[in-house]
Amino acid sequence: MTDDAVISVLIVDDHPVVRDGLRGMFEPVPGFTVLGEASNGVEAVEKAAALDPDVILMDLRMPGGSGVDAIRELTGRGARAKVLVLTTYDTDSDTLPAIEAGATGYLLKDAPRDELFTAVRAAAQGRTVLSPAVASRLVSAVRAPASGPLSAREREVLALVAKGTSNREIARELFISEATVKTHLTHLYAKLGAKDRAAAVAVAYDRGILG
Amino acid sequence: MTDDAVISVLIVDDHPVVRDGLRGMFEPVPGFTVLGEASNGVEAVEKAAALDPDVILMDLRMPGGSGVDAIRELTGRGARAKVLVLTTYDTDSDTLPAIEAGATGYLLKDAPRDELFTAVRAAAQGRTVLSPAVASRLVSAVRAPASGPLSAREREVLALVAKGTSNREIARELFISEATVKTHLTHLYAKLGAKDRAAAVAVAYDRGILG
DNA sequence: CGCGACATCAACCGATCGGCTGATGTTTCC
DNA sequence: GGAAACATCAGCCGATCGGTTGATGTCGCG
Repeated sequence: MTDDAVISVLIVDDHPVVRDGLRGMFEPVPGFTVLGEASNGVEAVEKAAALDPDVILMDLRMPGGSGVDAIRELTGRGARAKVLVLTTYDTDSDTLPAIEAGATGYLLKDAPRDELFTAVRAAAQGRTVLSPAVASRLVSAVRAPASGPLSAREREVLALVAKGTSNREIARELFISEATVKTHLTHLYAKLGAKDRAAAVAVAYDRGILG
Repeated sequence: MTDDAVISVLIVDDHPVVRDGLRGMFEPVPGFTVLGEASNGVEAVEKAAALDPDVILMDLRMPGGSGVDAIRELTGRGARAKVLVLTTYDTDSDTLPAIEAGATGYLLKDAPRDELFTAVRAAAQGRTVLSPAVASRLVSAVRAPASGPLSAREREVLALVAKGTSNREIARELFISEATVKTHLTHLYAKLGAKDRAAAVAVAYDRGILG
């Protein structure tokens, strides 16, 4: 952005209620202008090109063009706009992908108004803003290399998980204790970046570890 | 088998303890002969061809050649032997596949000795023997066509499950109650033949519903 | 117009999971 | 000879899941 005191904003969310709420929140405040709204990722990319906003407030999960894809598209074509992800839950599994895709910040919708304003100003200047929960997740993601191949034992456990086997059954199947099974699971969750066994199975399929 | 009073048996299990236990159980009883043992599916197929037993007592989960594959192989090549699956848990997710593959019976290892003897004699005559738990699962599997395409809503829920989303989050994401999410899940578990969300994700990937 | 498939919701319950902290022993590799 | 990765185990806890039963409303097909 330039030295302009006014920061132009594009609102992207599939819920009209949320869009209205955000618009109502920013419109009356000096220093902000709402250029427009979009209800999905595809529309977001179009409007961003047409309106050239300073900051894009973006929800992630939307029907018809996910937010992460939109971010990737925008940064890919070297858009000037900074993307500030505004999501409902910190547990959202798209957190890291969104940041990897090029989001400048990541906030929860229940953040106080002032925090939102501050965040948008910070984003407009290219500074990163993260909600505490997201920040802590990031550091742990860095602390643990996250990726890395699964060990043989972990793959065994995962294969059984994919068959709907309970931890107790896996334990007996592999002649180890349930505690050990849980340890293996915790480790492979970290390695796969998965939150639970279902997500772990999905990631494993995506990466060709299973199936 | 013929009119011989003696029924020849092949024992297949990866646990030496179990093999010994079964051998010790059948050897001393008039009317049974233990022809040999195998510790995995591949070996089972080889020994079955070499020894030509009347009945094969087979565990399902084994390292190096699963029991189900072995059964499929045996029936595929028109083997004379009847396969009686002997597994530890009734919750074993391979139950139906094993029976589909051609197993003559399905028993739990904690079955009383006499029940085991009876089952082997029955299997030798080609009669089906199922443990109560397995039997009841079968009827429910028949009662519900099991298969069938997922509804659009069910696919939506499943996709979120694959991302590690909790039921509560899915509920808010889709603007429905948690109860409804659980209902959808219960339905799609039945349709996919999965026991839990992890297994459902795996089946979905296998069938190309996800990924 | 009834039947079946689908979507929605409720309340309850036991079983299971996942997180946490901390520990021990082995192997492997530099 | 120590660091690093791996495998093993324990106990505690709150959160979540899955099963069950039952109910309501909608839609389309014959």
